[in-house]
Amino acid sequence: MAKTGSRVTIKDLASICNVSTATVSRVLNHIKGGYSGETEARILRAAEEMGYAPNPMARSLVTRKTSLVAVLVPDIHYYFFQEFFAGLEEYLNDYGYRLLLCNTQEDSGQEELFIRGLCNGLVDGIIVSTLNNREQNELLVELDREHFPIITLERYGEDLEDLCCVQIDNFKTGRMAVDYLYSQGHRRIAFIKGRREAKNAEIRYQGYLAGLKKNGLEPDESIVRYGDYSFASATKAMEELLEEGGFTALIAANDLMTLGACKAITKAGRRIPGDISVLGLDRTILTDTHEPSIVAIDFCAHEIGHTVGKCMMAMINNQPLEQKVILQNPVFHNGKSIRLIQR
Amino acid sequence: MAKTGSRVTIKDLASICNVSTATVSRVLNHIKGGYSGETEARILRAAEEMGYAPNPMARSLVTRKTSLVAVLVPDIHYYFFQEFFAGLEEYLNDYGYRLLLCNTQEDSGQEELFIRGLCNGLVDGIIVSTLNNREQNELLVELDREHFPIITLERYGEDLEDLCCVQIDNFKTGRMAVDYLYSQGHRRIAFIKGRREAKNAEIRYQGYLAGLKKNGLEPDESIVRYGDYSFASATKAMEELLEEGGFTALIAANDLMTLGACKAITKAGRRIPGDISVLGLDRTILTDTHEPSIVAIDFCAHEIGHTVGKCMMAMINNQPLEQKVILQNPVFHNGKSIRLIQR
DNA sequence: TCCATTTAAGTAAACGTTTACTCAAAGGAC
DNA sequence: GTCCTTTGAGTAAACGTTTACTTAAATGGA
Repeated sequence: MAKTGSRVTIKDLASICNVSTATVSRVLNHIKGGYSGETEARILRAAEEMGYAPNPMARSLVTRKTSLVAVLVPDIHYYFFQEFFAGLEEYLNDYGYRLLLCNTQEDSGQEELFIRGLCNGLVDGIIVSTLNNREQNELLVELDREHFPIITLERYGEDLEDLCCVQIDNFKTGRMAVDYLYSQGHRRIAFIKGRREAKNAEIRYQGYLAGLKKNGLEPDESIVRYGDYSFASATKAMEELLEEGGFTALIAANDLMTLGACKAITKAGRRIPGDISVLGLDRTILTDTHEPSIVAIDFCAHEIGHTVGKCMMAMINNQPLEQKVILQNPVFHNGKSIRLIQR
Repeated sequence: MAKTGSRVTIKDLASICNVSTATVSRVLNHIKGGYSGETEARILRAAEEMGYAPNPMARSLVTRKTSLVAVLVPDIHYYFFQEFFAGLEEYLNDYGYRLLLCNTQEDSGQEELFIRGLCNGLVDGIIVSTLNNREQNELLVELDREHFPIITLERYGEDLEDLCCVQIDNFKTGRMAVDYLYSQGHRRIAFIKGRREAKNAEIRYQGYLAGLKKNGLEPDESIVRYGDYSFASATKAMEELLEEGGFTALIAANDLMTLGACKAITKAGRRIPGDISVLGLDRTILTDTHEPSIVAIDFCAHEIGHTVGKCMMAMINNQPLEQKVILQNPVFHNGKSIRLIQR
């Protein structure tokens, strides 16, 4: 039976098989030529029998590749990331890559520490999905210039010019939401925005405004509120809106806020969708399992994970990154990757 | 400004400071003695100026420590893991450790591959939180015997004897659930179990039975159903139960099933908790945000993460593992770590 | 002053791989 | 038979650290 935590090295194999470590290495790495079929079989058999497993550190030291990719997230609790991780990990695993999880807890200092600690040989690439931060952008751009693979997810800013930025089409999302509700007969559509500092939240709102305009509706600030992406903030916002009145539908900028708003609506004795139609941006399991069922626009976190993984592997392998151009503009377009989920 | 993706090594520092690499290493690692204060300052300043960062691979190669811990989960989508990861990562980070995320997708073959690939130098320890699997247990025990740090979460089996097993007090959880509902006046309490193969699900059920007995209630198989921890399975189970009737309260074995059951109840026009009281085992954000609000027992995933992290650090540092004894029996006891959450 | 101890280093091996380079033997073309 | 090419290896350096061992100078005690 093969040993596990074994200390058997390439040298052991070499001496047992009466060959040099170079030959063993060539055989084990399936490098063409440099050994006969007989030698190959002998080495392979010995490796199998002794339960040889290469030491990743030693290998990495010379190849300068670690088969590790780090992903930085501001708060692991967002359900979006769960699906994102699944997709990302799935993709990377197919290439023998492993995922390093870094939860920065929205702490920008922590974040920079993470990045500096990781970029120096521990990982082959870093995926950054955190709040914007001017100073940090500099660091990212600098690393990118040194050809260290960096991919940002949902970051916005002119100073990120040369970076590979994977972005959700927040604008279209907001517009689609209005389109959908308009098509259902709604003419007065309230909106709960995301946090003030979040660029993507702002873009979703711009999409909403564009949607109104496109459908000939007048924007009305009195039925728009800020939230902070949290459940409670949306409940509060919705309570205010209900007092204000004058709308038949609501768009909430993320999943938690969608549920928070629903709570306020139900508490107020109004029915969904009878009295008020609710449409959530960002479909997750939270919106999936909600009763009454609600319509949500899917950002396809799992697919985004795949896409990011694909870009990362391309960058690591110095392959031309076709996606780059597309990704700098919003990645996910209508029919293909944004879908309306209605249960 | 400090360089980032830099290639500056300890040798560079040594030659610039006119010292040997040994001295640089000693200074940088704050090893007592072996250099003067002046030399120390000179080296530290040079390191700072040149933006030196140690190469983790080179270091790991000689120290045989990587500051990496892997965690294997069957399905990353369980919300429990999100809080667990947060707690675990938080704890490990304080010790300079990073978390490697391995989603095995319930594939036992995948799992073994992961473990074998990781244990040979990539990580300093592995946390296994996956379904039971006899053959795999052997591998785990073998690694443990070789003093490779292994911790299992929610695994059960006599063949795991010497392993460090962190377990939830599933039995007590089930019993407490009944106690609570009994105290609210319920005398007929239905139960939706977890998947047949899951040992912990069975234990929760045993706890439920014990709770009934303790309170002088007769168990009744007709108001017990199997689910598979999924939303849909509980909806289906609940539909059956509602047809059956004869109960005023329900316990569901996890968060998703709690919500699934609620859906069926609401759909059937019954009110929660007016007509049927629902108590969920495993409080997560899913149960937190549910309308109407439901009672749930908190497994304290975040704290479990901390505990597991603590055990792991102890094992890695060869410290006496006091927790071990406690952990082999259920870890989390009543007042301290299991709490009733009612919003 | 002499010896023992402490201080402040340096030397070099080791960790386990990969890989550029070398080299001898064999094979093939003529 | 000679020369060139291919095959099947081996040698040794390199990757960037850590660390056991050595060493020379300084310090201190008597």
